[in-house]
Amino acid sequence: MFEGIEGKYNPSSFEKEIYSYWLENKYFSAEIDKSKKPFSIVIPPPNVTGYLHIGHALNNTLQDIIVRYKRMKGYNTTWVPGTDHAGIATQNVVEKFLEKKNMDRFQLGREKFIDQVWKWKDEYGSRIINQLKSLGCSCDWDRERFTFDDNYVKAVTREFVTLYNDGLIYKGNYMINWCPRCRTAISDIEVEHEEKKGSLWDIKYPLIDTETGKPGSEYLVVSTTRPETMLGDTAVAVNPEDKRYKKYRGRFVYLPLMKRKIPVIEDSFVDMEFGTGAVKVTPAHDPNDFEIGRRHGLKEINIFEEDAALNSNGGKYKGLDRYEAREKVLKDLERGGYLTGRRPHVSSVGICSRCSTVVEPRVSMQWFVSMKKLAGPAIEVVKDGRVKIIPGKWKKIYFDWMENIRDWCISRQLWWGHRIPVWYCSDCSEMIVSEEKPLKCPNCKGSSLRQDNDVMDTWFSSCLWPFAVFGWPEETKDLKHFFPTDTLVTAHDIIFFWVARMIMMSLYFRGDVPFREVFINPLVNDESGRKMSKSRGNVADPMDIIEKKGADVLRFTLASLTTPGKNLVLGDEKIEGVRNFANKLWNASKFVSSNLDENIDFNNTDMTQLDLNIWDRWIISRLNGVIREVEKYLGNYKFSFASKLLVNFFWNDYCDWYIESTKIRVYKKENSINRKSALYVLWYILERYLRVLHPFMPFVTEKIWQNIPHSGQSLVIKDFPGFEKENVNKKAEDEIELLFKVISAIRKTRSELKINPYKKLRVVLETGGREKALLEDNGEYVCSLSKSDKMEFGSCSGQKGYVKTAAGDINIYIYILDAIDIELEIKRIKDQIRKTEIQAEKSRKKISNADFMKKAPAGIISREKDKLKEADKALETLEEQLTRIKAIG
RNA sequence: GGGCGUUUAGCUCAGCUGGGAGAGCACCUGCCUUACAAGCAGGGGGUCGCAGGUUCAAGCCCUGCAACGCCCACCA
Repeated sequence: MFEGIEGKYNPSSFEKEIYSYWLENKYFSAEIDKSKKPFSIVIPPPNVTGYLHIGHALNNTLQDIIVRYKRMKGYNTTWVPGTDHAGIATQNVVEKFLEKKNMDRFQLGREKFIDQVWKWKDEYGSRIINQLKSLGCSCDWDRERFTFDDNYVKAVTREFVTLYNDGLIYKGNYMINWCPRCRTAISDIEVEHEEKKGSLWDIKYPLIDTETGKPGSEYLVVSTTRPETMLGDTAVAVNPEDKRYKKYRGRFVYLPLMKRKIPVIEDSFVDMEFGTGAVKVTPAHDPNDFEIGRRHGLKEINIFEEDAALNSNGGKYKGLDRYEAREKVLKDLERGGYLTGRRPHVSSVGICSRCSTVVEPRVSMQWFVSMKKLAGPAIEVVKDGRVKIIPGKWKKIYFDWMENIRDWCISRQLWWGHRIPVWYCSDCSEMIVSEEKPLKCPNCKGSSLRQDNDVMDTWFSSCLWPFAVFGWPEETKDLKHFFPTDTLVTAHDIIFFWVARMIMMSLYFRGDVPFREVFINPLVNDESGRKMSKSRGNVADPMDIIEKKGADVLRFTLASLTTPGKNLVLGDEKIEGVRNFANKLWNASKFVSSNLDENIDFNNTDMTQLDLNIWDRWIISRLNGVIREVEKYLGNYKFSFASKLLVNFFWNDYCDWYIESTKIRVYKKENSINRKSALYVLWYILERYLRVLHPFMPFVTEKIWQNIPHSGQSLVIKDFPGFEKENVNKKAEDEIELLFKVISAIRKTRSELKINPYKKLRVVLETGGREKALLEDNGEYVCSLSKSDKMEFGSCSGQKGYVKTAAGDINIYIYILDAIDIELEIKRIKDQIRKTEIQAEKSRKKISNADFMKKAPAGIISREKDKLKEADKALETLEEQLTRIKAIG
């Protein structure tokens, strides 16, 4: 299974096998271990009917990175996975399926329909779970939960009954949002608002003549965007301060079409400035009118059926759909001379977040949770930091919502969901709220009991997730050990739906926070910065990316784009870039593993017995620094910074410099301590780097790691390398930096002069002291990396055929007479002079500024002086060179 | 109507408590060098949205404006 790092990086050839290996060995399953610190995360449960979209891919990648990291750090780690029964969403999916067979749920009946949904769940419920596995998620599959498991039903029932008994759940006839397509009530936050262009119509309501009792010549004009609702009007309201209408106090108007007498009432809600200052009042179909209606004891006339067709209260319009009725009503009003005006008008209409149907406000009997009391403590724990929300900007949004929270309508007229645990006695209408199904009525002892037909909002069950998954309401060992959880990773669109409610319920039922940190992951946008959505057709399919490029590539791409607080833009080039990186990792590993000497016992080699050179000490020090930084960035959710660091270290430091430098030692086919040291460090860095990278790219790291010398069964359970003080080597880092500068200067000059890359040139360095010693020691490396023939020391100032460049204080002379284009060289020097002059001028200006010299800190001033000195010196040599090169030409 | 965010190279973005404008991609030049052309070496490119202000010094702080995006809100 683990054989061979060969050819190109081809993830599809090993990812599946590796995941199976992990599963077989149960590396993800946490047994409670009290000797270790627990670390737990609960997955935001995807809909059981769902499939993995790019948002899930991001969300779960980030969780997996955290979880894998913590597991390697030695925490007793569990990531509890599961799915949500997702009431409306799932019911809709199954209803659509039935539709295709020309059926609907009513034909099937409640029980058969629910059977059908379970069947659906059995068939498709594992889809998203398998997709999470393809992504590499290290979930604790033995703890997988479903929000409709028997145990979970107990939890939700306990929740309802407790809140009811504590007076926090009540039943009442109130205005709710009704989706005519889903045929259920939905909560306020399940309604989305969309600006729609429509019309504002003016309608004449004649006043009833007090003498004749019949419509007279006087009239009021009301404006409306929804003329059909007039059929349910029960009043016309004016502002009590409005002088224009004082005279109509106590009078009645004639409701056209319905031929009904309705009162003129006064209510300060009415805005005198808007329209005519007179408002039609439809208490059963408008939230404001509902309030007015209740204040004035108006009749609430419901004119709609459940599907928003007119009912018998709609008179002759009965049976028409609401929009057909609108047209008909307008026509009839016009014919009767009641329609006096029409203006274009933009208003925001509510649409069902599940099916995009325009919702209909409606008065109906529903169950509500009283939120104020629950919200208070939930605000506190975020204020005092017991729950940290990251990035912090979401806190404000959380507070705004929580402080203005409104009661939550939790009953749904659906069939798929947790049934409300309430029974009604058919004999005496007693209402029984109970966790267990009652056998007889406690009041009249009758046994004819009927359960409430409604089910509960899905979110009413999922807000128990962080403790229900561990077995609540039982006091299980898991619950005691793993709750509260540590981190929640989720998207901002469910802060209200889910995060806030989990905090409230957790505080209420457990007296503790559900999690200590919430990381709000970014949204995934497409290349043009637009939200990805199915309707726009701009969604990237993660499964497609996994198949074509590999899960590691998808994961790393997403992580590398995750900057807190910003949306993430996913494009093909980004994926390509990461694929290239994976390939680089593959190839470098191929190089290392194919050169490793079988006679070396890598796992038991004492580094102090080796002959480490400055390159070795440098790369060890660098890796050490990278580990520290990566851990820091993982701690504050800066995934993009961590990713960037990991790529840069590996590609630039390890591949471009370290591996290249070791080739001198590695290719010498001799059995020296020198070579052994190089091989050992090559391995040492790679092996540890793989561990650090593993949380990000679990598959390819495991694949490679298994193919190089290692100890242990799997990277999943290998320890994460820690920062080691003794490996910090500032001196080596500084010295290597100097070598880089020299090598780069030579390379640059060669490249600018278009010198053939194979042409080896003689190089003379002018320097002294420690620098000279360093360069001398590394002459072989500098020559090899800069394609120099020979490195000497001294000065060639004024000598013919040399071009001069510099690296810091070191003057570099390169003999180019037989390999050069003089014109190019002159141009190069002139460009250099121009740039340096600009720099020098900048510094000179600052230094000659008296204020600067007086007020700027000493460090800044001396740095500025140094800069000027350097620039002047550079100019001097450049000028000198220019004259010399001109002389050659 | 209220609130939030964004504006830096052709594109996507990074720039920590003010003190030398950065990366990746794209582009240009030269290289199929025995891990890698999915690569190597090198290079060009910016009025830091606009206008003021504070400061010796502003991409960063303050004020105003503009454009784009998002969220919230019961105005018929």
